[in-house]
Amino acid sequence: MTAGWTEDRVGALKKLWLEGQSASQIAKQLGGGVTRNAVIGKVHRLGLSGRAAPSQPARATFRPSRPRPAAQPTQAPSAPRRIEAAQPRPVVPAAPPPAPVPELPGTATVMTLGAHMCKWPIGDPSSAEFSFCGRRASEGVYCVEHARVAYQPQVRKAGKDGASDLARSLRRYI
DNA sequence: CCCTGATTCGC
DNA sequence: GCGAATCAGG
Repeated sequence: MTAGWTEDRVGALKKLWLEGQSASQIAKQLGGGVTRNAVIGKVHRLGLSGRAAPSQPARATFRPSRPRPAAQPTQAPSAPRRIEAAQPRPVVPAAPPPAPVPELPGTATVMTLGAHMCKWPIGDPSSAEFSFCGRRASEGVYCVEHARVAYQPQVRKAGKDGASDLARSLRRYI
């Protein structure tokens, strides 16, 4: 009996994931024979793939596809797969130096970025001009404005619940 | 070899 | 929708 993803478990998953827990850690805590693969799979289905603070920078690679050993029965031209990564992810500075809080966006550097400042990247990371938004982080590690962009879950179907259960459940855990 | 997340695809 | 298998990397 694979405990399906109940509201409870999904809520816990979101919470732990956004807290920065690794997939395997979350899988252990959820118990119920859930594997890290299951967690990751669910996370992706929920559209939470892009996290602000991954445990390790385990991302920067691209796999063209998966050449399984078994022959494949072909799959037609196949739908266009997304080739680009999700939203721009900030490089976690992990450096909380007590610095004056800039008011204007894009003025926080890796040196001045505080723990509760919006970590939305501004500009080219390889450029000397690179900076972070720096405004007060409210939703996760982003300010309200950028959180909306960063945490775009899915296109919800309007019509029924006006208040989207996702947004509601997220608020309860953040 | 441990770990990380990402992706594909059979179910 | 789910998650094992697989991949790619630290």
